[in-house]
Amino acid sequence: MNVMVSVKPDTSGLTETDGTICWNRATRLREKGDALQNKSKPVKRDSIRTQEKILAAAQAEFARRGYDGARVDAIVARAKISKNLLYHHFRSKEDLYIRVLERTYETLRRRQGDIPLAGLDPIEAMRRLCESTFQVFVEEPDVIVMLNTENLHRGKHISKSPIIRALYDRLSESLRIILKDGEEKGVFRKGIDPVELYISMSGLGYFYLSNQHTLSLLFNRRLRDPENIARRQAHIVDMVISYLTRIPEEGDWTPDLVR
Amino acid sequence: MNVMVSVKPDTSGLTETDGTICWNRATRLREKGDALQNKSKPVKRDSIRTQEKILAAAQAEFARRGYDGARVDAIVARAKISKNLLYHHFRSKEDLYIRVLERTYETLRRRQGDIPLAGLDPIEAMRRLCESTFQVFVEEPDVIVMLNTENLHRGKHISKSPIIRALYDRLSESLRIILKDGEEKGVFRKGIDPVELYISMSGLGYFYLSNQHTLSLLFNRRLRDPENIARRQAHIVDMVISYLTRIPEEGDWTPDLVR
DNA sequence: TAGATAACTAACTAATTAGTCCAATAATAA
DNA sequence: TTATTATTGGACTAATTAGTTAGTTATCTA
Repeated sequence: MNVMVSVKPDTSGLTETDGTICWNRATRLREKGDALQNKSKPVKRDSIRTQEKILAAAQAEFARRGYDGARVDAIVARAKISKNLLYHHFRSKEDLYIRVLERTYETLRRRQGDIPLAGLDPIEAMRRLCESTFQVFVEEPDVIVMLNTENLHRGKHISKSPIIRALYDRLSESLRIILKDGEEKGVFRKGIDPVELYISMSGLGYFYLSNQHTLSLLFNRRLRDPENIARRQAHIVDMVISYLTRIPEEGDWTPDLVR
Repeated sequence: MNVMVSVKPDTSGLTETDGTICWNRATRLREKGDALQNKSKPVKRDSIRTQEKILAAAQAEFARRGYDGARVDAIVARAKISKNLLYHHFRSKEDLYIRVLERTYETLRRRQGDIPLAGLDPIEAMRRLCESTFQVFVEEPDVIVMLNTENLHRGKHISKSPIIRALYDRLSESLRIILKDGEEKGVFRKGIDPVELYISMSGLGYFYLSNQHTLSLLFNRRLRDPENIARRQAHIVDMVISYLTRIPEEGDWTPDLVR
């Protein structure tokens, strides 16, 4: 006869974010009561806004703990809605995760596609492309964890989604134009593989940020500090432009494609 | 001695609430003992080998699914031992994870520290360092997932461990020597930050591999294929050497440290 | 060689977690 | 007005999971 009576509400996942945990039930009920009495605050129904609230909460949770570490109850608490409502709008945790992942790629596409580069000389254009690629990762840290999580799961979810391809199409177009322009003007070397270049441009900043915690410990340097972020950005530009403007000669050190 | 001998964990007839419960354990185990005696199958006991078996199984599981996705039962199954034996040797899942993480850093240290570079000219030495840095990630893919997992948890575990610092000490020594040598011989530019350089050298390969699933989809290119791995390695060397050998001049494009 | 100790097993427990059922209320659109 | 949809709440379940208990056997040492 040991019937479990657990009255304690689960606040795990919320405790560290901010101090507004105690908001939940009591406050909500009180507000509901007030609304009934005063009619001053009619509870608006807006399924789209609610879904956005849920998606934002889910993104925060998935980006914080990864797919397996994320808790549906924590998402519900973050969004300040009832659990049923979440399942009213989304089929499952996995469904919700996929929606967040698609959102992530949309963010990436939007931010990487909106770079005005027309009319710039090739070096300046490439500099801007490098800087903005890095800035996207700096300003949207959730993107990195979402991509890491998806790669941990070996691209299982994203392979079903058509969104992903559109991302590269726009970016590769920019890249191709700049490379061709630079090549024709004789400032860039020939035969650059745009895929390798894109991966390098991204990887130089991505690794710095995605591994910032272990690297900060290893080097005893606070990699997130603004001056270090700025230094990193300059370094990335330096490296990429050095690569592009280096024109290998016969008998040079340049490695063979396959050794 | 005519009691049924069931080797599989049977659910039949055991949970019944009548008097036949006491059938089970003693009898079964006694019979097992008899069988062992008769067939003279001595089960060898070797705690160190067992612990290594557990650690190897745990590494495989953690590297496959991350900390939160990993299941203790799966580790037990991989190691082909009983669950309690795991807890006999390790305090908890987290304890086991930390041990695996330390092992990961030991692997990294061993492999990155054992590169013979003495007597080489600076460019050749740096080329070898780049190649071997990349090769470590190629050949030890578990390392990448372990580092990603640890960064997802914001370096919580590794910050307690002293192993990590020793890793960089040896590597940074190699790096410093080569850079100084190259600078004196006039083949490398001056004022290179070894930390930035190390992060770049690693990041160029790390991102390529850690995000290989999403990138492979994005570019429709099988990044794990040997020819692509070789191409990537050449590209990394090319980029790093281009950076090192580029000597910026006055009024050059080189970006300011802080813009 | 006795018996202590450490290596080992099967079965169990307590807690957690994704997801559901049922019953209700309130806003909104037809 | 009526039907629909958004929303809450609470209790519930079925499965899973980290960790434990109670027991057995090999090995080492006094």
